[in-house]
Amino acid sequence: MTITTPRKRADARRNQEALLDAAAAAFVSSGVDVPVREIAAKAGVGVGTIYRHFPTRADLIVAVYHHQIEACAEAGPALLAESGSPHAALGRWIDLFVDFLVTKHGLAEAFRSDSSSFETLHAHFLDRLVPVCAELLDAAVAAGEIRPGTAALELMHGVGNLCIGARSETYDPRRLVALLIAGLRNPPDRPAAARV
Amino acid sequence: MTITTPRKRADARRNQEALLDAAAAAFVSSGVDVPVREIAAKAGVGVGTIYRHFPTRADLIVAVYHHQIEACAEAGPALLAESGSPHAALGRWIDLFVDFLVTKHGLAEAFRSDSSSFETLHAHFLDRLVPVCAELLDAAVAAGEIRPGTAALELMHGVGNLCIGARSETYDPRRLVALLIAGLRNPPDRPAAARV
DNA sequence: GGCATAAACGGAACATTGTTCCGTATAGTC
DNA sequence: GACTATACGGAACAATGTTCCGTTTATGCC
Repeated sequence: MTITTPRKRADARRNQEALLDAAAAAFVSSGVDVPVREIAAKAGVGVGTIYRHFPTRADLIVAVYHHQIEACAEAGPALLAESGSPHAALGRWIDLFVDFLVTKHGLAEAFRSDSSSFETLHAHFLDRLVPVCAELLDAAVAAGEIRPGTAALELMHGVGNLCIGARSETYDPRRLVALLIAGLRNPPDRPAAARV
Repeated sequence: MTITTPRKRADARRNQEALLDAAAAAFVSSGVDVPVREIAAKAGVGVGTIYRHFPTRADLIVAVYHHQIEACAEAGPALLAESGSPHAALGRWIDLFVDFLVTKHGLAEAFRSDSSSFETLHAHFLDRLVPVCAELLDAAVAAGEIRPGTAALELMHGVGNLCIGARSETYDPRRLVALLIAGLRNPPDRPAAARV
């Protein structure tokens, strides 16, 4: 990102920073659905400025959580290397993903949304996380721990959906996610060389 | 529930009928999130009339799908009686529930919503369907087919969540729901401690 | 420093949708 | 036919996303 020819104006860069900070704070206090006006006010800019820097809400979300998404993506291979079994690594990685989703009000809802405003979010998750999930799935299949035939995208879609509505005292997605992962396991009647 | 003393005015009953018909049609063509004005226009009434008859959107949804919800509830005991095993009955009943949800655009989304407007929907599902699910779960636990510890409400919440975003060509909740149900199984030859 | 210009800004204005409210119309009754 | 409780209609208000354009300003050049 060198400072080449088309350098942005200083105020533009300053406002973009302010917007990211304001959005991060607003997301924490009011969820990722926080009204645009509120973010603009917190950042001390007009709404037009938000739309100029981040054409869709998804762009803003992706920018705010970029680091955390990267960290999650990079944790995949690490877990695979250090965990006893691919299936255990998959389970732990999914836990990371679930933690990421449930600690951000409304992110799971946004992730599943098929509204066009969230295309960027979908695309980014697809680019960074689905391949990681696929790697873990493949390893577990190769080790004979789980049955083949489940696509990474499908699994992540399901996990994302299960995380919707977390935060309500009466619903903890982690148990259900664990059931889902357990459901992947090879049935014991099938002779498989896998023994944990 | 007969038409006793406080009989409603004829035009009121007529409008309620018209609203139910219009809403049913609108739900099919535009999902249960269809704008209120659209339903009112289709029924040939003003929006005020909708709110008078159905204070919240959930009331309208419940009224429109009342028969189907009843049918689903009544199918539970029947399946339990005729199926080979409680777990099979549970699986088939969940399939019915999934079918019900995915054939109504947006119903799964509404079901999971914790917005106060949907309290009636929640309440009705809780009253009619959760006990049925609990009965099936208990029977399967008693038969030793699944592990105990999963609440009916939790399971239905999860299944409902998995059904969000169906209709998109690329996502079929049935496979994931099947995984979830499979995850409940209590493998007879594997001690519970082997779980990850 | 002063100036020209392209870049960026701000927020009014418009669009969509839910919800309320009250003046008006009318079904049922005597 | 008149009276009244009931019901109706739709204007009006509120919340929110999105666009648009007149105004401001940072930057490069003299």
